[in-house]
Amino acid sequence: MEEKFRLDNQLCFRLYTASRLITQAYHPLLGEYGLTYPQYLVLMVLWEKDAQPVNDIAKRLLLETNTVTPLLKRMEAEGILTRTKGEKDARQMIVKLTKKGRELQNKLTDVPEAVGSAVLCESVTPETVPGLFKMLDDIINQLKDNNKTTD
Amino acid sequence: MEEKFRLDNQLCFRLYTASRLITQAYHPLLGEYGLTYPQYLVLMVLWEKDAQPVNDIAKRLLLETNTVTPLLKRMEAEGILTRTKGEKDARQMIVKLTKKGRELQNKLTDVPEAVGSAVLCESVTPETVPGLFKMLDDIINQLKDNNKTTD
DNA sequence: GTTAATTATATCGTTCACGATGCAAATATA
DNA sequence: TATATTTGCATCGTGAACGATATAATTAAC
Repeated sequence: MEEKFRLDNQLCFRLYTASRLITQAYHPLLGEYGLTYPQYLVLMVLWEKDAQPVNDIAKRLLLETNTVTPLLKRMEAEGILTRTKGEKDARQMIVKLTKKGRELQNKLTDVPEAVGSAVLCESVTPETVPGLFKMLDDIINQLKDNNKTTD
Repeated sequence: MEEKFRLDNQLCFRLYTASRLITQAYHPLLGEYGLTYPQYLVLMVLWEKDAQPVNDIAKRLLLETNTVTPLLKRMEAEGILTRTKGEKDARQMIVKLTKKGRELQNKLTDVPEAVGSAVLCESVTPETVPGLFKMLDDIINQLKDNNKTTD
């Protein structure tokens, strides 16, 4: 009874579990360099474009600044990046990679490939991934707007 | 440069974000009854089959007991469930719904529908959802085994 | 039937997420 | 140019996740 409450019918539980398990797959690879998965995400944002204010990083990751700020402080303590007050706008904190932060890109060069191949399976192949990306992107865009206007 | 590190090419970031955003969509609906999303998951497990040991609940959710135990204690404190020592095996803690816990199912009856329709979009429809489920299930099964054997 | 290994749960410490709130700098308005 | 509003970031508290470790009960090995 109550088919709609069955765990096996829940999209969210699948996303939640798949997300956790992939993050776990990253763990041994990143842990070697003292990184967590969210920290790895910050690195990817800064490798794409260095010297960004906290807000831009948070927006890119669809996170709140109160999540990102402590994360950045820990990374600063590790010597991966610096946080300096913006010059034209003193409210901003400009986040910049250190040499160590930039060099991590070379050290982690095998990570995307390793995790990518760990995920490949019967229904998830180079041919089907674009379709999966499209569905996840649609869900994300749908909820991104929705969660703001609804509550 | 370094296309492989681009955030837009990452499956994990999409899963992580989609998971977070759907959980956020649940938040106002569950918050009305003082529930979090992981607590809602526990309820679904127990609605399916009441009176389970901690371990069975954890296994069903693919979580560790050190995550589930504090979660259950909070729910016990809320009067949603009880935790009693197993009779045949004194190591087990049998988790049982209270009247309040069972009644929550009626109160939350509109939640699955509400979240379901919030997620529907161009590429995610009743026709495409089974395919999405299949891909996520395959990923989960792949990693479930992998994460155990690899590290 | 002791001792050793295993199992079920709990405790601890660290790192997210995130709502709520605070504060200072910048911008808009009067 | 005062005052009000908005913006960017930080702080605080709570609830997960999860690795590491501990403890007690059960089972296996001898």
